[in-house]
Amino acid sequence: MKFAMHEFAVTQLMRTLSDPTRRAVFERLSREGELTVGALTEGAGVSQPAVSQHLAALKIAGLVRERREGRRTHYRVEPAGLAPLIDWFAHYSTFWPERFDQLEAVLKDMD
Amino acid sequence: MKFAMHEFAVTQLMRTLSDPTRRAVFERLSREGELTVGALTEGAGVSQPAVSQHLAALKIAGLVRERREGRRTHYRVEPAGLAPLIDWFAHYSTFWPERFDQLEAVLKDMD
DNA sequence: GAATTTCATAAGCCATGACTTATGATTGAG
DNA sequence: CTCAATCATAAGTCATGGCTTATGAAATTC
Repeated sequence: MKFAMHEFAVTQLMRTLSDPTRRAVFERLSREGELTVGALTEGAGVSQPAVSQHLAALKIAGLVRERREGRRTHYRVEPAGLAPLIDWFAHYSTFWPERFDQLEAVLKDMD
Repeated sequence: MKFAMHEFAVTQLMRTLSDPTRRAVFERLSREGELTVGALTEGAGVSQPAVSQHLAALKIAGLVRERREGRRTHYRVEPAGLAPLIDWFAHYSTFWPERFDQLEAVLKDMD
């Protein structure tokens, strides 16, 4: 079924986003837009290689894209990368509709 | 901020659900309702202690509840356990509204 | 009450992953 | 051309986690 098709993707996304440091990098890219590795390293609490490794993991998971510019590499979020996780949640919404009222309210506020 | 309050919960939930075997147990409880450890062990592909350990992890994460009945333990899903993850996604919906159209459509179909 | 069923916990093994320092490759500056 | 800046990769260390088998605890059966 369609659910099984995304199984590996869901596992990979959950796993990638489960690390707090890596998720913080992802969240910062979400809030601040495109950033260089150096900018991301500041305030990350870990070394530059660690940040590069986290960015590589995020890239493999399809959550970020890179743009080389001279000797700098700019990273930005790839919103479509979250799609399998959204599908996963949507699937559960059919089981427990009441639990999604809150999210539904948020979504409707956007309209 | 409210986001930081749930940070640990999000990490724990992502981590708990990132293991395919454990997530399969959770999904099966979602589909089939309350099940005993023995029933969950069948078809899990791992030993009974492994299943018990996964259930303990799910319980700590707040994703399942147990009900002792004689020598059997029945487990069922705790839907509220997913709330921090839903909040996390709702937060991102403000950044990328277009990516939540699909989920929103699913939710509206329920009405 | 002895044996069996059902589940949880303990102990140990092994793979994975997150971090470090060291180094290389490429680009920009002086 | 030389040096500095920027990032990625390599190698190694250490902790964590998921699995196993072994065992214990509690409840039912005979």
